[in-house]
Order: sequence, then structure tokens, then C-alpha cells
Amino acid sequence: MDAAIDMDMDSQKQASRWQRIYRVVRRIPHGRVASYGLVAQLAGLPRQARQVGYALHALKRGSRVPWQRVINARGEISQRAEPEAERLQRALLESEGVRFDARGRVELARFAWRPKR
DNA sequence: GCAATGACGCTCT
DNA sequence: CAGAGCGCCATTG
Repeated sequence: MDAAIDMDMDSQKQASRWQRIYRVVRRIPHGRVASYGLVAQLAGLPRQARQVGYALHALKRGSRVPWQRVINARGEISQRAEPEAERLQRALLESEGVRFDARGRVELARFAWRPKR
């Protein structure tokens, strides 16, 4: 039980760091995408794009965080252990109107989120 | 505490 | 424009 408590505390410790990341991701408008690097920067964690991926990976279903709108700087859906999640992400984005080219990349010039600040 | 890992990014070729 | 290489940094074993 102590172990469970410790584990929970660790989770919250990370949550405080990831909390900022989730807050930024929630700001991404419907039908728009943002890169991990941009999210990291807006979350006040410059040069920590990888941590954004880590944080999103830790998300649970029903988290209300539009994780599907976060892709890499090349406009591609990043690969991961579960190829299934990758297809789901693309399906979700397409249902929002985001288009993919033949190479499976998003036209960033048209769909990249450009926050005023 | 060191070494490996990862939903990444930028530069150079 | 595509691929390879190197850099970054918190988390994990």
C-alpha cells in the first residue's frame, strides 16, 4: 500500500509537469494540428518535445485531451509501439477535416495551428 | 548514479 | 525533398 501511495505521488509529480502540456494541447482548435516542439515551447518547456510525447503516451481514455492533434514537425503521425493507435489518430484527424497527402503527411501550411501567443 | 530509451527536432549531405 | 547524424532531457532499469 505504501508502494501504491508512492507510485501515486510520483504520478502527481509528473502530472504537475505534464499538466502544463495537457493545458496547451487542449487549446489546439478542432481541425488543426501542432507539433510536439511547439506544444513544449508553449508549455514553457523549450527543447523538451520528447517529454510531450511521454506525457501524451501516459494519457488515459476519456481524458478530454485532443492528443490526436499533436504530430511531429514533419507533418507526420509519429510511430509508436501500438500501430493501431496510429491509424486511430489519422482517422480522428480526418474526421475533423484534416487532409493527408499520398505520403501520409499533413499539409502544415494549411492545418498547422498558429496561436497568437 | 550510470546507461539506455523515447508519440522529437534541427542541420547537413 | 529524403535520409542520416547529432543534440536534448526527463524517465526508467
